[in-house]
Amino acid sequence: MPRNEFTCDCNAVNSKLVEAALNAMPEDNTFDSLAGFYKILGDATRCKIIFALLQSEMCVCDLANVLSMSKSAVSHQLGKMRNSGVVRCRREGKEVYYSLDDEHIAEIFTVTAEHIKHKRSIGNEN
Amino acid sequence: MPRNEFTCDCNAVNSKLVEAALNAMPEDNTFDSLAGFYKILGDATRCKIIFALLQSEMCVCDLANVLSMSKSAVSHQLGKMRNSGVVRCRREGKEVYYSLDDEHIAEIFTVTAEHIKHKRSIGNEN
DNA sequence: TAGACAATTGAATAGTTGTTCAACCGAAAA
DNA sequence: TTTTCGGTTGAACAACTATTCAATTGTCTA
Repeated sequence: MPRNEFTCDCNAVNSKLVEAALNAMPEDNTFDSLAGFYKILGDATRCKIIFALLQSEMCVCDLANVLSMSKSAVSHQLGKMRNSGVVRCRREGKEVYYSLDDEHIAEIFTVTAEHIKHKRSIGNEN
Repeated sequence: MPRNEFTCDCNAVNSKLVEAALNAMPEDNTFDSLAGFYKILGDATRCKIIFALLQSEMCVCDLANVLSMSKSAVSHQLGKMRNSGVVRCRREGKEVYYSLDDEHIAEIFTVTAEHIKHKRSIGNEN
């Protein structure tokens, strides 16, 4: 007996639902952008950098001290964040100052932090 | 000549700023939770799952068909999302139905999608 | 009870990613 | 010009992660 017309290794249980979802799905590269953005935020080092920059613009050296990391490690991360449009930089003499590129970043970051805090306090209730 | 009192391999440029940032820094595990949450969203497959579940509850088989992936691959991802509190599931006979665990997920997800769309349209202006 | 099917799980593998190290670039000072 | 110092970059390595495959669990039905 033939399987259904879908591409998976099993029969769809609710094919109407599956078709509707398929029609609503954006293109793959939309999800790649979205996942790529979250991937940048998905690292504790980069989260710390964002938190620090939430307070004020800082040069690489300052950030390295705040994070207790080498300049090189911090610079590598800043490079990725720059390429993703999360931070912006400007040179002033020998120093390069970094800041958040977009106010949305701050909003998304703080909303999520609230969410996490909320989830945690639920987890601690029992 | 001794370096400054900080832990990095260089002199802090603005030590007042560094100290202030250090004092404001939450504990490491706060950043681990935050990064851990973003890490879950930082994968195109999981973003697609969230998008699909945004529309309606679905069983593993339906999701596999929507994503054109094996049930096993989808189930592995759902397992991680379950452990992170992003999705919830309920069994109904042979099927296991998944849905988003928390309305905040939907909010964070859609806000970010808007942000990405906005960033992109800026990028396309030139 | 045996068979069918949805779903889960562990091991294996290929691909990705974060940090280190060393070399290098750019701007300011000697 | 040469030195110094902040910052960047590429290669290498270790740690992690997503998918596949095979075996297993749980539920319904014949």
